Amino acid sequence: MATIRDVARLAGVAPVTVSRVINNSGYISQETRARVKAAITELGYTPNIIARSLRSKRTNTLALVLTDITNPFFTAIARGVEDTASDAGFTVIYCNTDESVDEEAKNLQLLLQKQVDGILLVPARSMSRSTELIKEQGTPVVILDRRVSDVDTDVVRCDSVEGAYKLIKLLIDQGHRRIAVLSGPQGVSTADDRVTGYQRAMTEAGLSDDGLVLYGTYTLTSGYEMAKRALTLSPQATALFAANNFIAIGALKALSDSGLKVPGDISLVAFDDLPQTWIVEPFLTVAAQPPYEMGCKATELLLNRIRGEAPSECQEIVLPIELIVRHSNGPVKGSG
Amino acid sequence: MATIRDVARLAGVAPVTVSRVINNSGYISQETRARVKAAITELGYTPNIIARSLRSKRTNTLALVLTDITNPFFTAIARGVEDTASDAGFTVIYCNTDESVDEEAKNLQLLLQKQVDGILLVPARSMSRSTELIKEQGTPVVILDRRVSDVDTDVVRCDSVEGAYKLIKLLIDQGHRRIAVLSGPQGVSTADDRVTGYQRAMTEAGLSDDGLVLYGTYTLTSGYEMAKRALTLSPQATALFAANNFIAIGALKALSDSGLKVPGDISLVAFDDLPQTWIVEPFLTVAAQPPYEMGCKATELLLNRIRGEAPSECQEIVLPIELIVRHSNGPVKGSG
DNA sequence: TTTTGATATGATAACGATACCATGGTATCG
DNA sequence: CGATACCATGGTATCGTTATCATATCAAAA
Repeated sequence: MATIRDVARLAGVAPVTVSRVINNSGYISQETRARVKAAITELGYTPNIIARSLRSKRTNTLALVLTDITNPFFTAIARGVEDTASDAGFTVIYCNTDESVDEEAKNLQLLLQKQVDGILLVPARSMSRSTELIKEQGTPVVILDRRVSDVDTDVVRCDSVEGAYKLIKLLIDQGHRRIAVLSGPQGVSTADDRVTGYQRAMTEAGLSDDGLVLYGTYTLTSGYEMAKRALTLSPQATALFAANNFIAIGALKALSDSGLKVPGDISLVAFDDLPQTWIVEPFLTVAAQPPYEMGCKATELLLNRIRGEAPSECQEIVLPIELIVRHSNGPVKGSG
Repeated sequence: MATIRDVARLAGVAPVTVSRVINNSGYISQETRARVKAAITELGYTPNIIARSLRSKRTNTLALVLTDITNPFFTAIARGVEDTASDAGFTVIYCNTDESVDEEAKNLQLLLQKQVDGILLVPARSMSRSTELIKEQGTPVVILDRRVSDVDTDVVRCDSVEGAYKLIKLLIDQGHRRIAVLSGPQGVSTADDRVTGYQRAMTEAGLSDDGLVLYGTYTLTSGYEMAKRALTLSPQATALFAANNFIAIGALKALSDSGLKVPGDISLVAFDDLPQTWIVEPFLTVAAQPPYEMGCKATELLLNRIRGEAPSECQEIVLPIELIVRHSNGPVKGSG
């Protein structure tokens, strides 16, 4: 591999001059620039990015730390991140934490060591030292999808409280009185917020009942189990609210296994839409977040921070949630 | 940030000695090791990975170049890759090429500049200089999912010919005579192979007809269009074979828009299963590849190559395809 | 006693780029 | 005509490690 020194020698200039040509910095006469460029192509020279990073302290690399890339919600985010980053000449390292704070900490430590220029984080829990640790290092962070407590950071997310509120309102308006929530883990802001939105709607209608709130994880199996448990409630719930897409699918399986038809026997609404590419006949009524846009926006914000172009106060970008009413909910049976 | 020099000074040793402690290399007495470790923790020292890479020529980074992470088949591969890589202390950079040879070349060039230790590549086309370029640099590559012509490389894939053959055989055994293929792009090995498998089965049954082979891209819209075109064939096709998951979903939409019931009016089989997490009621008969395992296996092979532990000849690992017969196909109507 | 080899540490020189400072020429301006 | 600012280039140090070679000790082998 040719080095900058080889190019310099061939072009009859100093290495610094070659560096200036490559980086379009400082002053260079037209002829020198041409000569250097010729030498570069003749030698097939490409700069050693690692050496550059060592000196310049910039790596042109972002990190994307999320819980599970297998969840299409996060997949879409990842795609938005990569598209935006790559347009700006940045590459993206991704890591899965599987909602584990330990995994998250381990990954973040490695990423900080790798001196990524910025981090996009879907935090495993609202409370954790992770964000502080990153900030201590002076690495810019943007929190994605979830809120964290006590730390000043840029955040790009949707309004889970409002989304949940709208979904539950819809059910209440259709006559439902016993609505169970199949929630995510306590301590995860989206899960907590969706329960809050649920409770607000229920309380407004004078229907509040803590026994109707089930906590689990954002997984298929947990959704299945919670749905099964929900069916044992008494008096019976006439509608279920799944706090994310995986929980919804698990719940659907459970309902189907129990011989219940949706929405005939029971209504089901959920957070997160399934990607259009996936579903032949979408029928779930959902509060849909725009994950691709979230990824793009978060990356733009992060890049601005890295470039020092963002205003110094932290920004919280809350993207709109779309309520998509389809066929998984209906008027409650005995309500008419 | 503390450097290795600071640690050395505090521990009263030379930087090399600290390096030896960190890397568990060479000889170190127990007491020196203890003293160095103490100094490390006291200063909160973490090695500068970039400086290390510059000197050692190793980055502990892999690159995953695929067409579109949004396709769950590739998402699952990505998860397998990351799990395996991260266990070995490697991080993963990912890029999307969208089946474009230009994008692929651009990405690969950047990745080589970043001096990734190895590359996992889902090549956009069977023929391209990409693989050669990588090999010229001496960077290990493993080709994933697809074959490439003329280049000696490690490959991890499934047998598309056989998978397609089995699917078509199944249809023929059910009495279908007019079976159309909705294929991917010509020049992509999986697309070509699936057509080959199709043709082999058809020819064996004396049913070969080139008019039944439609080429498109591995996308929803292309699947939709090809299905619409397939419906205009005369005599009419009684079964369709979608060459991947996206094409299948697009085709399903097209059939539904045309008022056709599957499998009542027409049969449909496809390559690639939809992830269990996605489908409430799986009904597509498919040839299922194991993407997660493909990602793991490919990464293991790549890591072995990097460590110089793999046998020098190229390996081609062909993982088994599972034929999952469900409810999207049935006996042809007028055949009884 | 001498040789050998394992053990333990250090000095020095890279790796390949950029930051920073210095130098000299030329054009502009009051 | 000297001061000033812009242009164009170069020298040197340095980023923080590790590769390589050198040195020294000590016990076991010959």
